[in-house]
Amino acid sequence: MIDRPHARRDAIVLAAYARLAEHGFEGLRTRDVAADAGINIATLHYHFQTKEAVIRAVVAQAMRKFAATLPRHGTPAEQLRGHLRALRALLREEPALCVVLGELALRAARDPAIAAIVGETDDFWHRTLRGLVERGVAGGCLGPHLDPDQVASALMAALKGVALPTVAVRQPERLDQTFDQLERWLGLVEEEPR
Amino acid sequence: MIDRPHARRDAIVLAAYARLAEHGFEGLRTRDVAADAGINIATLHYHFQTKEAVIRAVVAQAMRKFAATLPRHGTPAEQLRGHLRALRALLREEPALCVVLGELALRAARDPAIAAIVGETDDFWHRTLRGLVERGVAGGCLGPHLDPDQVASALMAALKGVALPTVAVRQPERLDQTFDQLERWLGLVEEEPR
Amino acid sequence: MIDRPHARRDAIVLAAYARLAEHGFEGLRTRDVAADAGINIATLHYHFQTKEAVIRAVVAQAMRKFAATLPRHGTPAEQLRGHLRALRALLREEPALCVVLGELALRAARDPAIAAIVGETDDFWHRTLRGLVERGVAGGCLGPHLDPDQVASALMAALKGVALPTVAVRQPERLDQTFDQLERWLGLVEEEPR
Amino acid sequence: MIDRPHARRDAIVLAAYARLAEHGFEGLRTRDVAADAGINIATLHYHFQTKEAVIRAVVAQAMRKFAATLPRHGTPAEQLRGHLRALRALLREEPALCVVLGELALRAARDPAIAAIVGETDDFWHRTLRGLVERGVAGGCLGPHLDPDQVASALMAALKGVALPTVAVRQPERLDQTFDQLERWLGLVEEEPR
DNA sequence: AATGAATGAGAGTTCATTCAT
DNA sequence: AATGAATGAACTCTCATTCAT
Repeated sequence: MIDRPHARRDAIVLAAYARLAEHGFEGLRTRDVAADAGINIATLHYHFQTKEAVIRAVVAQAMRKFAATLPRHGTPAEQLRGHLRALRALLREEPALCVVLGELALRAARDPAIAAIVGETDDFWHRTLRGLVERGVAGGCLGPHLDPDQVASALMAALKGVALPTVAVRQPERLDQTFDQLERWLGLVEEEPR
Repeated sequence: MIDRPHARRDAIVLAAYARLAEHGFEGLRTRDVAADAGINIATLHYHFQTKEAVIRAVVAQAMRKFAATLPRHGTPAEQLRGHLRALRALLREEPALCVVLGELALRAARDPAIAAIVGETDDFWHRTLRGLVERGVAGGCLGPHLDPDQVASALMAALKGVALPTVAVRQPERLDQTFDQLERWLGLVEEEPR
Repeated sequence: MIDRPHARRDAIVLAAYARLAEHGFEGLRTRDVAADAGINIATLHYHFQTKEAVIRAVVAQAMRKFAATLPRHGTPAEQLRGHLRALRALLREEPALCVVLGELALRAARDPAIAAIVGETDDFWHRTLRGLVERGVAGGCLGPHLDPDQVASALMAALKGVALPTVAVRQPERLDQTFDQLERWLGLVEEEPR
Repeated sequence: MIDRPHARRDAIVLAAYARLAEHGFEGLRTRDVAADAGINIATLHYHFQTKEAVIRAVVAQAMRKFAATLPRHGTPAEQLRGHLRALRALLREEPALCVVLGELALRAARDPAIAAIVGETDDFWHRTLRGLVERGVAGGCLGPHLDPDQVASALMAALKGVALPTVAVRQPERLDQTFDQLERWLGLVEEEPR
């Protein structure tokens, strides 16, 4: 890796992300993060003033990864389908993200700084989904009778729930079952007679 | 309070439950629990050998509260509806439970002892829901075309997701939206033309 | 065991003696002593006001066991021989006493109360040995050229040293070698040409 | 004090050695050691991971001090005499060592790690003494009729016994009497008519 | 005579943070 | 830009002792 200006910072954030995924906030130690990043604990504090600062950087990183699953073009149905598929793949390929997002969801309840960041992403996600459903229903590519707000909320709930490590990491078959059922409920797959 | 045999133990568990809800495992301190219970830290260790033992008692308590929402009689549709209503009420009235269940879901990923307890409840929940859907479809009181396994998984995911404190505690309107949408998807409400 | 007035006290002292032998003062816990004696910790404190009081009783017990090896009649040589044989047998049969005496010797350096008790027995031992050597030399049954004070001191040193658990418990062959050599040096065995 | 690389470590070991001598394992507190060394308790744990690690360093130190009394050249009689004189001087000048060695002898009975270290030194000591006696008898500079194994064992026992703090620290006159008698028994002094 | 429950003081250890170099 | 050394505060857990019953 060439020496980019922020190589050290990135290494720290990466290590903290991995540590957070493996041990949770409860077991997140700056010393371990520094060791994983191959630096001294004092060096970590040279790049980040406090542990909280490291955490904020990790949060930003996690939000970025999640946001990448939100598609930007195509018909509403295509976008919804694309989003679900990207998310399903992400959860399967990067279980660490499941843990980190779960930890953040819980910490947001106690930490306004994190609540702000997570809340913003959450709201954007909700608006996006609602918009897609609205336009999907209007355009006829989604079934009628769908209340966009309710669908967006229920969809987000299901996606958050399936991302919990108890499900995503320990019971991958339920991950698929959930995603399949969500696509069916949304009318994204042609219903075959069974 | 009259002197029941386990009054002290119960007080400790109650205090630990509240502390866990408010500060997470990350901020759970035996001294604070003892203080909240109005006792000395040594007294806490007289009743519970270790912090882990306290936690186990809290887990049992949380599982009991959740299990109480599983209904035991009625038609499948009635049981499903009853379960959802009981859960919706519980989450609204006891936000602490949301946090505790979330913490447990995350800790289960790292702590086999908790994973075992949580996993057992989880499996029982899944079997129960799947059974209800099966019988509901067979009896005609639920729409056809429902794969019991998929529905159970998706339903559980949505319920877990909606219980996350970011949703249940901070956005109660989405809690209702989600529950309404779930009832609609399950065909538990008569679809009115809109 | 019939209910003698001090049965409980004796059981406590016995348990404390065994615990002291096995774990030293460092690992002597009143709770364990009480448990071994089959009673509650509070009951122990009913019979002995403090831990120190228990220890004093153990010390007395140990001193009594040691003093029983000092013979009371016979010629000086017989008494010396008898003392050495009794002590050799005691150390071999009751390794616990080795540890307890060693612990007391060390604690005496810090604890005046124990120093007083141990010192008294020590001085009595020294006077006894010195007297035996004096009379033995005078009576001709011990070799001449022996300074009673020096012999008594050297003899006690050797006996204390051989009683240390590192020797008595872990290297029983050196115990015999030492006792044999001491008898030879004192002229208590006929020197055979070798 | 100039800043040698291990100055802090040495200061800690020194303080622990002194504390152990004064209060025994029973009263050895890391906080006191740190205070005596003029550092924070956390600093102690920066240099030594655990209390046990500090103890190991103290043991090594004590063994080194003792081993320095074993002479390396001269006739067997000279070496024996030299060893006894060096030991006599050491015990008189450094009473702390008496206590520490006594504590170690007792702890060895319970702690395999210490037993290994102490046992090794002990065996080396025994082999050395036995060799000296063997060669002394063969060369005629020690009296005949001496069984090297027995003499070595008895000598070690006497030296250990005389080093016990009850003797060495509280009754220095008996220390001299013992050493004088040992030299006489070994035939290291010319027997004068008395 | 005996005990379950309680406690103050203190044990070893850990952690985020700081500072001189 | 980096680090070895240091620290205050806090952690879980232990222990001899007490007290109401």
